[in-house]
Amino acid sequence: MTGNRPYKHALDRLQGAGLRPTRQRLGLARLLFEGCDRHITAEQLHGEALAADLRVSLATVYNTLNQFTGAGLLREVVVESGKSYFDTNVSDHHHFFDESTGRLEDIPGDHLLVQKLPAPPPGTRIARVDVIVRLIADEAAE
Amino acid sequence: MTGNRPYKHALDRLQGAGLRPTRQRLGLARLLFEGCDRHITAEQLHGEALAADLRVSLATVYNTLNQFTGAGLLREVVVESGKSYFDTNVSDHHHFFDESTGRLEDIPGDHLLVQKLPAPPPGTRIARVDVIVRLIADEAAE
DNA sequence: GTGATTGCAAATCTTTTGCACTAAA
DNA sequence: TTTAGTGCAAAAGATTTGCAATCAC
Repeated sequence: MTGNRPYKHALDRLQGAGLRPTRQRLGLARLLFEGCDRHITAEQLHGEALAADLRVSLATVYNTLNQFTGAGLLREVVVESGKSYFDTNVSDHHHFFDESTGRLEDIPGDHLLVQKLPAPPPGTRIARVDVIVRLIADEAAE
Repeated sequence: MTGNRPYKHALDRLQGAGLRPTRQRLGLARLLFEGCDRHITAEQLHGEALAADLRVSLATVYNTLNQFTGAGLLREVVVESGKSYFDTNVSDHHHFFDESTGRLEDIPGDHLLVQKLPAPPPGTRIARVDVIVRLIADEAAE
């Protein structure tokens, strides 16, 4: 659990984003960007940080997630009012959201196609298209 | 501002949904379902109710919106964490969301096509597909 | 050193809840 | 009556903010 290869990786990301590499930011970056892509809430990340002996306050976790998102290192996914998920995968893709479990899962960008998109209203342009495929438990057959 | 034709309309909707037609529910239903489709927050609807001389508490507005949503009279649209919009249009359609103004606008169901939808994970089925086309102000040219 | 960052606790904001009161059937 | 619905104020979550202490450069 205590530091090795990917340390550099996290450091690079922070520096590339112009964020001063503090102990807290480095630790959180390592939790977020080591391993595979993930969807995480502030509360969850805070729990992981504490479990990994990284002393960091919940407020700092929130601030850091927002800074990372602003820097393009993370993407915020809104599926339920009153709760934010942060996605370490910032490439073009969409999501399954299981309403019964609260689980969020990626749909690769090329596995879903949005067509016939209407022109944006005057004075605006499209920033992003978010597709949420909402799932519910499949009770028995059909 | 004081009652005429669409009164019946609101009453029918409530009775059809098995909701007792109280003064507050009738008043809110009229504000919601008279006129064209709309996207509204609890806070906004409460403001409209007060402006229309309908004495109703914010708590009741929240409860009523949730009951209406449960009954299929409304649909909840989540675009920003920590704020819920309710859509009086419950037919199949999607949304533009202007991030600078917070404005939500319908995209008719047949003006946007989602294709190549992957199969839902085992044990689940698709409840709904939500597409949010996020807009930002178009600054000058290209 | 100096300004950016952090921690803490308090503040904010939206939404829900408990309970006595009121109104619909 | 009898039960569902309402209002109020308090509670509950999630997130943010103010400010003194701390850390990176």
